[in-house]
Amino acid sequence: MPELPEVETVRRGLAPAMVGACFSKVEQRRPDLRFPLPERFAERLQDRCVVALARRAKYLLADLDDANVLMMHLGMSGSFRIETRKGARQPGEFHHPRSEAAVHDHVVFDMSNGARVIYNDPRRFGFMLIVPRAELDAHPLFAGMGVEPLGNELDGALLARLFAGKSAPLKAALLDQRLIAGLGNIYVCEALHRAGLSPRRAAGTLARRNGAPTERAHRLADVIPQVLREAVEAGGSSLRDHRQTDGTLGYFQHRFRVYDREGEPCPTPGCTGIIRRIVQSGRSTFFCNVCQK
DNA sequence: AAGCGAACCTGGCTGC
DNA sequence: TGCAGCCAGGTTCGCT
Repeated sequence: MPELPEVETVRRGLAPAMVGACFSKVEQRRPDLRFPLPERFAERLQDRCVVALARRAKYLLADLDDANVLMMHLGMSGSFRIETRKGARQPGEFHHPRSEAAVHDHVVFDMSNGARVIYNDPRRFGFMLIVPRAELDAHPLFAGMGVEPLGNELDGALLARLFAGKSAPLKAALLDQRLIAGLGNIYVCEALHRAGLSPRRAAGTLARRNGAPTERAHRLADVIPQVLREAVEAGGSSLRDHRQTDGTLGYFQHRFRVYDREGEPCPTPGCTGIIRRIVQSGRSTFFCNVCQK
């Protein structure tokens, strides 16, 4: 489910409920998600306070006041929602349909400020770990992680270097978290369409030519942060699971140009193409084979 | 060694 | 209505 914009939306939603607050009660309702939860998970969080809530790629990182970090990944179907413990549901309050899926509420954080933060994950591809702050960068999940696509490092020259010599399709290279960390299936499709590049093109064709990064590499480096920022502003994309932490839907899905739009006319001005769906390394790719070359 | 398909797990939708 | 089959926003493993 969640790619970088959805995780960033969740981070922004959780911050007011968690940053500066402490865990007054932690309830772990099953032993494992994708991995077993850490030993003595609830006990280790009890009375700890959240100093900051950050995001790296698709990870949420809660800095704790004991020099540990609570790492959280939402997998495909993970989501957080916030409920207020004090007082009953207000008359006329928005009804959250997902509260009926409470069977998949796996972790519940009761915070010292009265907020209840609930982690729900039907498919359980998400996970939570507790890692000493000092060991975070060397952690197996973080060592070798690629560049942050909203950071300053991403430009045409870097893309040219990352993709040099790669025969894999551009689609696969962009999904490779060891190169760029945070893109997923939706935003890769959207970025490639905006850049006018075919998902089937070999990644290596964006490498340097005659000593200079290609025009294509520059175009791609320009549109990646552009599409991600627009999606964050829209609260992410809500297809099935993703909602903001207050239950409202993201709305970037209405701005998709190609994702899940098989058979529709290509939105590129003047283009006569029809959006096609193909499968690349087991995942759906949506693109226009007229204007994406 | 890189690159690809399968696996992990559940639910929702489609079509017979 | 029922049920089989396919698909899903991520990541890792194992095979070639």
